Amino acid sequence: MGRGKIEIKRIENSTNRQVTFSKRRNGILKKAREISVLCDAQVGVVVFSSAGKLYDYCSPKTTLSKILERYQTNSGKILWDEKHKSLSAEIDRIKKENDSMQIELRHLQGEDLNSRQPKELIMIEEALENGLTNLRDKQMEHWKMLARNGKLLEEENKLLAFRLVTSHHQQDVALSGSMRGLELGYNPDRDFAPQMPITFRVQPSHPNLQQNH
Amino acid sequence: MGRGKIEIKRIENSTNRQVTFSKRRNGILKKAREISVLCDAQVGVVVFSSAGKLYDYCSPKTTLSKILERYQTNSGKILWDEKHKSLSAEIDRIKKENDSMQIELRHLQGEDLNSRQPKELIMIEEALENGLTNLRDKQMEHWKMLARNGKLLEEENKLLAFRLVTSHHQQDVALSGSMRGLELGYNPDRDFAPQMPITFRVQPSHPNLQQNH
DNA sequence: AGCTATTAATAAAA
DNA sequence: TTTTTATTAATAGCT
Repeated sequence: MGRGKIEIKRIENSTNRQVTFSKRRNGILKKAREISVLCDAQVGVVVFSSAGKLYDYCSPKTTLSKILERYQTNSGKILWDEKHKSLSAEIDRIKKENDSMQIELRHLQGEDLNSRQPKELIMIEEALENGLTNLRDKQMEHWKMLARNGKLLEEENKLLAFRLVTSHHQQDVALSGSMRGLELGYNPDRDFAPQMPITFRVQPSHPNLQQNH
Repeated sequence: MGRGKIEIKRIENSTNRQVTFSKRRNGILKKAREISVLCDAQVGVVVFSSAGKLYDYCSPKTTLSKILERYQTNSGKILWDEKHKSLSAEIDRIKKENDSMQIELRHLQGEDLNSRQPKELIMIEEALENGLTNLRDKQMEHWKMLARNGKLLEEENKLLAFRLVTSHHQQDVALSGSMRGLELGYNPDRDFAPQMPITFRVQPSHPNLQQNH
């Protein structure tokens, strides 16, 4: 269709190539428009010239997005761009992090341990004991601070109320544990001991740690 | 181009529409192929028939993915809005989950506790103690099982080796802790006690729980 | 960017 | 569907 037949191979003359591109590009976009109207088809066309200029067509009543989404469901091919790949990769990474934390937490709760090695159990136990040590140190600091501010009575009331509300749990264990250092004189700084609320002056009672029951 | 001129509007006769679709679809894909070869252009075409069947073309030496990525950079239009949003939302969700687990883990390590309420500290302490209880129960089960299988000597050797390798940590605390129940006769089932490795018959030594140092 | 001779696409029919 | 063929549409080479 032209003054002469042409071979379908790259047009070497840059001007001719540019002109032909322009004409044929219009042709394709027109054909796309026509088939979507005539045949009720959904068509998406994207064309880049060799110079990098962009032309596109998309059927009315839809969007390239929708067409491409349909393309993916239909063909099984994934068209995601780099951004999506990186988002997906990030999701995978975070999920893995998540899973391992989940496992760690469950281990620290003493669960899912059946397939663990004795060495691992020991390390978990150590972690728990360290945690308790650190926690109790923090609690001590807290009480010391409160004692200095003369606020122990207030706190005691709050905690008494809390114990009533949550009496279905063994709060006594926790409380006694938190204060065990005091009872045993662990902390050399005892100037606040006389102000220690009676609430916490209970007997240590963890069955695994003490034998008095 | 045909036996008669046609208007560009939907072909009502379904058979004709189907035939025309088939011919024009071939035409478009051929044109796409031709322009990409002749003019060195990058072309992507996606066509859905009204029946939902998919046909597509993509220039050689590239992929639809790449073309569409280029389309987005070039046009500024986002083709993956919906997926993009849902992926981002999922990332946010998982990150939050992640953060709260991170916090929980740090709490169980006795860290980041300065801004916590006394009640929270107590609940954390309780969680740690429960974890220890559960863990030690599991360990007891493990030892009992080993004792029944007469494998204690083997295990003891492994753990001795482990203690040597990791001697920079206070494994003694953990080991002693793990076996404290036995020492104190916590578990009434003692039929395995004679086989308990000497490795674990050490003195309880947690500084916060005992005052003998 | 227009023109037009010529080829290519395709509508209708088989 | 695909093929045939008459006809229209697209476009290559020129301006």
